[in-house]
Amino acid sequence: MARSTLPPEMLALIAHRLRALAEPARLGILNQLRTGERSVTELVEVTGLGQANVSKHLQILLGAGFVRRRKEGVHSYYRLADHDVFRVCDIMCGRLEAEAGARRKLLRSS
Amino acid sequence: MARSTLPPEMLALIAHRLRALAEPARLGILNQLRTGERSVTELVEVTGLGQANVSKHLQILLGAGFVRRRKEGVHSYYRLADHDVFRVCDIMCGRLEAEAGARRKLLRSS
DNA sequence: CCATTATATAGCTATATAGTAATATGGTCA
DNA sequence: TGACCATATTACTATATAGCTATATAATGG
Repeated sequence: MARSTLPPEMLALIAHRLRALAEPARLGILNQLRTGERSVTELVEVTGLGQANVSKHLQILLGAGFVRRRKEGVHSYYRLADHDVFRVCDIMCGRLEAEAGARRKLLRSS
Repeated sequence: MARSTLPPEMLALIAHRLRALAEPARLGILNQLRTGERSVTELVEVTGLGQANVSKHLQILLGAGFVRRRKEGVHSYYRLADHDVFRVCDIMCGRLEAEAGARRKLLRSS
């Protein structure tokens, strides 16, 4: 899986996918989906975002393949496509903890 | 390491870090640093980007903690802080391959 | 000191996009 | 059919930022 080098087109694709994740509102939506599928209205209620805004974020996440949609009558239920998102979040959280640790160490030694 | 839930402040921090990665030019710079440290001029040559542009990207990567800097005389040498970036890229590459596979499958069955 | 080179920053323009209000689309039920 | 709901889309504004040019900062050699 590990690549020695990444061609420009691949970098562009990766960047495009990451861009879909690099938004607090979208991460919040994905975080809500962690416990199961939700309708748009439910996501509006639980996130406090506007309906149009949630819908737009969901289209972006859908386009980037991070969520899947199931239509049932008048409702659209969204669910996580997989858990890659949280693997990425865990890596970032690890970074944040490392940074916090480094800061503590710096403070103690000063 | 896995979290059951992520508080809003953490989501904002994660999004901010991801944003630093979600740019083809910056991924390209990081990709170049994969084989070792490089000066700004070297990065300008190898990426084909403008000097001011490279410098700005490097400040962003430095601020987000993805690279470290070593100053020697009139030069600034940048190197990767760690390899988390490529773990993230690998996850995204895996997604891209899965998507390509799904597309192929779809085409074949149609 | 001055010229030169390397890096960083400031100011600018063009583009992308988050958020909102209004509207469109489409299903459901009386 | 027509009223009502959930969702999607459009049009707009405000903000962020990639990339550029010009300039500032800083080290080094003459």
